[in-house]
Order: sequence, then C-alpha cells, then structure tokens
Amino acid sequence: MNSITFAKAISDETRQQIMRHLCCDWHCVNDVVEKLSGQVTQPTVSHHLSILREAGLVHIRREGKQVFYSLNQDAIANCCQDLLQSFAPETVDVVRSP
Amino acid sequence: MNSITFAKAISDETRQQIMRHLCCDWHCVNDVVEKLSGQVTQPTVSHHLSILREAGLVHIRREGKQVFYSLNQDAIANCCQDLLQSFAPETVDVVRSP
DNA sequence: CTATCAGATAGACAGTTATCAATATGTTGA
DNA sequence: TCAACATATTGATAACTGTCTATCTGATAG
Repeated sequence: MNSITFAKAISDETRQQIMRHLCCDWHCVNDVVEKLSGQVTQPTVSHHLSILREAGLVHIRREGKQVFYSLNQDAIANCCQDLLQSFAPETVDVVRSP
Repeated sequence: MNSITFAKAISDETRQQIMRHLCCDWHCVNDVVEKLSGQVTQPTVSHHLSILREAGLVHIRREGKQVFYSLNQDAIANCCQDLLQSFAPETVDVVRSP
C-alpha cells in the first residue's frame, strides 16, 4: 500500500470519526451510523467503509445479516512508519519504552 | 495542527514528490520546478508550496530574489505520532534505538 | 417461498481541488 | 529609475469527492 492511498483514506473528517469508533472495537455498520447520530446516512457510512476497506485499513467479519468492522491498527502503524521514513528520516524517535 | 489538515496536505502525488525533494535539503521554487521537469508549471508548484506552508510542513527562508523551502521534519514526526496515538494505540513501537 | 432486515450499489448533484495561462508583486543590478 | 528575474496571485476549467435518495443484493425467520 502506498502513502497517497493512505493519506487520502484518512483525509476526511467523517472517515476519521468512523476510524475512532472502530479503533479498538468491532462494530456493525448500523452501530457506526448511530454513533454518528444523524450526521450522515447509512449509504454514506457504507461508502466511507469501502474506502477504508480498499485502503486495507479495516478488518471485516461477516455475522449473519450483519457485517462487522474494526480498525487494522497494524496497517496504520506501518503506513505511519513509512511516512516517518520518507519525510522525517532525520528526526529521532521520541516515544520509547522505559 | 490537526490530522485532517496534515492528511490533506500529504494526500497529493505532486505534493509528495515536492516533499521528497525538500526532505533533507533547501531548494528554491525554480529548483523544485526543474526537479519536476515538465510535469507541472511554476504557479502549480507555488500553489502546492503554499498548501505545505499553511499546514506548517515546511521551513521558509528568503534570500534575495529567491525563496528557499525545506521540509519541517519535526512537524511531520509530530503529526505521525498523533496518528499513531489516535489510530494505532495498541500497536507496539517497533522501531527503537539499541 | 416470502417478508423483512442489514448492507451495498447506482445515479445525481454540490463543493472542492489540481492545473494552467496571464498577470501582479517584489527584489536586485545597471 | 528601470529592466530583468523569481515567486505569488488571479481567474478559468476539468476532474474528483462527499453526500443524498432510490434501489439492489443477500441472509434469516416464519
């Protein structure tokens, strides 16, 4: 996956809200629609999820009629590492374990 | 600075090429135009630089008639750290000094 | 099999963005 | 002061993107 696709995927406010909801939990589409209470419709959420899916940023699990999504944190970590290597190679890693 | 602004700023191919050129060196606008040999015009480069500037991602230095730019690696590192904290909080930092 | 529910897809529309040609601004050297 | 040069700004245009309504697909329960 490349940095452009990643950047485009995360460059929308609604999408980042969705990502926050899916960050450490699985949620079905309607859950997400409700969390975004009235901001956007179900098709819009579906559209955003498909962008995240095509960018490889979410895990997907089907369960009966419902489809559950959760954030693929590893993919995101990799993309961020790529960005750091490309555009901040001379900075020292600040965050470090004790 | 927020993650949306950052993501939008880096979500364009031409802009990422410019960022690569400015990553570890100062270059004036015409340098950049030449490095992108024929892909885009000077006003377009100027436009992209202004987006990077407004996002706080470049350093600027005026020298006579010319204006030099270089990438603000610290700003980029900070933005990436923010993204990691928001969207990959459960991953372990892999890159680490010995 | 059919009705119902969850999610995806299609098509339309508005707002944004990348690009260019033309022009303006601002700096330097003669 | 003026000519030449480097960069920025303006205005136009085409392509892209986010959103909606309407509809389709696919799964389950009766």
